[in-house]
Amino acid sequence: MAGSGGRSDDRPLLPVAGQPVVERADAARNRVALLTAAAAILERDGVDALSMDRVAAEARVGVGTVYRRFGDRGGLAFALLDDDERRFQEAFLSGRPPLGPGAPPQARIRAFVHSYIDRLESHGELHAVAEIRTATARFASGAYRTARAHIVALLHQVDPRGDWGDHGYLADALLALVDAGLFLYQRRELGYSLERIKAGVDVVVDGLLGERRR
Amino acid sequence: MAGSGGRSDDRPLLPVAGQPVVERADAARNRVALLTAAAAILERDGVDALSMDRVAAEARVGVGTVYRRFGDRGGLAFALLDDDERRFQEAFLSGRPPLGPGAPPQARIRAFVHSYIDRLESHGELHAVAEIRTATARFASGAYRTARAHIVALLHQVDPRGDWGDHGYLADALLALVDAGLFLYQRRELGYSLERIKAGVDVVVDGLLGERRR
DNA sequence: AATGTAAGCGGAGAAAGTTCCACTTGACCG
DNA sequence: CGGTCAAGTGGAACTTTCTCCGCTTACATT
Repeated sequence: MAGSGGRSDDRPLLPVAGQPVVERADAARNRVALLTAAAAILERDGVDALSMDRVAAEARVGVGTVYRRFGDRGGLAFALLDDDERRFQEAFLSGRPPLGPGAPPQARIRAFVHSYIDRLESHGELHAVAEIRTATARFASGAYRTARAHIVALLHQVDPRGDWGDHGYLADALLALVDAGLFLYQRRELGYSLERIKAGVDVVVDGLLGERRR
Repeated sequence: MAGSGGRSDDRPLLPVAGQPVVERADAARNRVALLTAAAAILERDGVDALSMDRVAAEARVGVGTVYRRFGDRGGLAFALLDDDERRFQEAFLSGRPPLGPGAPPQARIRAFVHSYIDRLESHGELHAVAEIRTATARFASGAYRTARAHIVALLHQVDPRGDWGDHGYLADALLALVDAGLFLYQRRELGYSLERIKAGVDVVVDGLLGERRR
């Protein structure tokens, strides 16, 4: 069996910048059709109606194709959030302050969390679908990793020596505040207003960033 | 139709203490059989194998019976955690300090979170199953409500005027640290030790409870 | 004991998620 | 232009969750 199962082609395992893997024409067509269909179902009948079968049928495509492209239901939800996610990443990585570079790190962190909450307000249910598949789905996503790395970097700027504690853990703690399930619960079950939630996160952020209490 | 659909018996809508709804013998037998079967499957083949069909088959009972008793898969997982949950509640409501009454509220909160993490260490996957059904399942559970009320009460003891912020929100923020998904991610994906996680929550608790930083 | 009745039961089946694999097709290369 | 073949496709089939409803049975009453 030695060597019989290895990859022998020269194509890179991951896409390489400047030399992107070409997407076949039929695949591209289907990608558009699927996203269009999914968005239509979502708008017409809500998240609960967003089933893989339905999307496949509406896009006139086999279910297998849906799974090949998105992996699972969470992946589909994620893809629908992709535009929004991209814009968000751009905003916090290179946009205008206070979210983007230029503002003090504390302010950027606060702006980050506030922005995230606004996103949950508009797409909370879709976030929930994207995150709920498996217990750790949320954390495994590229979006989570990027957000976490961003927070860690900001924490490092304010607290290079790590006196405030474990930056990785702190980032997880901050991001736990913007869990889609928690948000929906606070908003719907508890009836919290957006303002109340934002005020709450501010208190937590201030507490964690070592500022004096009022 | 007037009055034709009304309840006319004298039995209370909810169980009344001291006069419990009698459980039929067959129902009791099945309850035991189901929990035994579920525990056996869990031990033998792990959480993933814990399907409703399998439990029903192993207990020699129809699926309908499983659903009648537990509601859904999350409910079954929850029932399996019930013993542990009961012991935990007893410990923080009326057990020995620092978890139970007697210790200062800050210490009780810290003990609460540490204890919770120990529970996640032994039953994290089951917690995950119990919480993951729907986005807000975790928060809708009685266990969550009880834990939250407990934290809120402790916060009220240390900070009766609410100077530290919204106690309800703070309780949610603290409980977000012991989300089963987050725990499993930190433990397995990030490889954090129990000690590291506990040290992390301590920093957060200290920050939120207005203590001076070291 | 006989009887009434609601609680409980069982399992067929609907619905959704996911896998699998034989077949088709687009892109590239000579 | 024709051959090659991995990428892509479709949809049957399997799994699992959950619902539904006609039937059974434990328990209370008489």
